[in-house]
Amino acid sequence: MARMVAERSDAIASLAEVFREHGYEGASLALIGKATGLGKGSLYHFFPKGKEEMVRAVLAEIDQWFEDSVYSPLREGTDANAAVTSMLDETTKYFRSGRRVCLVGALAVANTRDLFAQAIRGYFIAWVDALQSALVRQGRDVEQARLLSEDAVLAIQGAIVLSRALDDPAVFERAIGQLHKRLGVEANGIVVPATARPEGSITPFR
Amino acid sequence: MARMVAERSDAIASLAEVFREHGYEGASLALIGKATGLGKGSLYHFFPKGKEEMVRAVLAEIDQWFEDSVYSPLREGTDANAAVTSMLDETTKYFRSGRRVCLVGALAVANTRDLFAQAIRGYFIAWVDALQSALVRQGRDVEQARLLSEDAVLAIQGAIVLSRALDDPAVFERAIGQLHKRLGVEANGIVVPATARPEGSITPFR
DNA sequence: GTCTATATGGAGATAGAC
DNA sequence: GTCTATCTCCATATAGAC
Repeated sequence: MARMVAERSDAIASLAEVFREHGYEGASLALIGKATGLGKGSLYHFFPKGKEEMVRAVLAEIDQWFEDSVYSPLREGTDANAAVTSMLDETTKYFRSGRRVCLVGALAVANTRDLFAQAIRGYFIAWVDALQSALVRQGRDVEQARLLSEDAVLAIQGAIVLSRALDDPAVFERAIGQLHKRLGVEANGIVVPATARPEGSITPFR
Repeated sequence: MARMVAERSDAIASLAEVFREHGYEGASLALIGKATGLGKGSLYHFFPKGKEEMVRAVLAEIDQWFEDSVYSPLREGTDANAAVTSMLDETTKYFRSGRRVCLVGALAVANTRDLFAQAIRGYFIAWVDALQSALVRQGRDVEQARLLSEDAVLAIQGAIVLSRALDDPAVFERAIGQLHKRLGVEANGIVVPATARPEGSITPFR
């Protein structure tokens, strides 16, 4: 195994991928060593507290990425619709249409939940809050924006689960399509008037 | 450890709970023994192939429960709206408003996905198909029913993830409330006219 | 059918040479 | 910083007495 990383930060991306693919318990030090190209010696040099510290470092990096690429534009973008569209696009790329697991979501469901409770909670609260802020700037009232934000974030998590279960990325992409409508934006960024939204066009009951 | 179970089937419910709470890898034989009141000897007597066989037995039982309590009513209920409402109610009780994990969903995200791929896939396909059938009998067209069904099942999975992440069952319950609207039924079973659905009542953009 | 004892492997983590 | 060797523990699984 040739030397390829000599800095702690260089290992984070590989670590993230191993934990996503194998989960916290499933990611053994052997696996981690293979993925990062680091021996146990180096691993414990960089992360003295072992796996727990590695996951914390990964979660911090994930948080930073979402802050820069998603939350911040949602909160501060001058064009709220563009920010929402961008969130949907970035999310699709990031999760690779459901082929890639959300580590935070996975940890939330696993038995390790308590260990990382704060980070997990922070991640989702920041997401929902930021989205809500964009929806309010779209002109929605606060309560409706809250409901919609929660609903959108949860739909993305569910889309990952279902698309993996069915092994079909199209499931994820359809879910994102639904969110475009529900959040009042189209894939190209054009706003859909509320009166014309297809979701309301169900056939009447008999 | 006093004798309390003497039949394989008596252990399944306890097994299901351990796997839900600790995941496949996290559920050690020691934990399983405690939960079921069975020693390793008995465990391997009932499940010669070990944990994998235990999970398969649990998945079969889960499938049976959903078939009887959810899928079958959705497919064959004379009142489609009542069946949909019942699904939402039963689901809320079953997952304890998100306090209880969906084992199938958890397995779909975990690294053990491939091992149980068939069962995972079957569970979700049956759910989406059954719900679609009820929505078609509500009078919706097939395509729209398909989209909505997929969306509803995925929302339930996402609601579990998010409500656990925020440690707040109200998140799950609000998601179910949204589904009542989206699926055209109210909590009490009364149909909401499409023209009056609050989801369409967002304020216009500026 | 249930128990205890045991085999065997791999886990996380540490020590100390280089 | 990185390596190898090693410690200790607990995992799954098996064997055989009762």
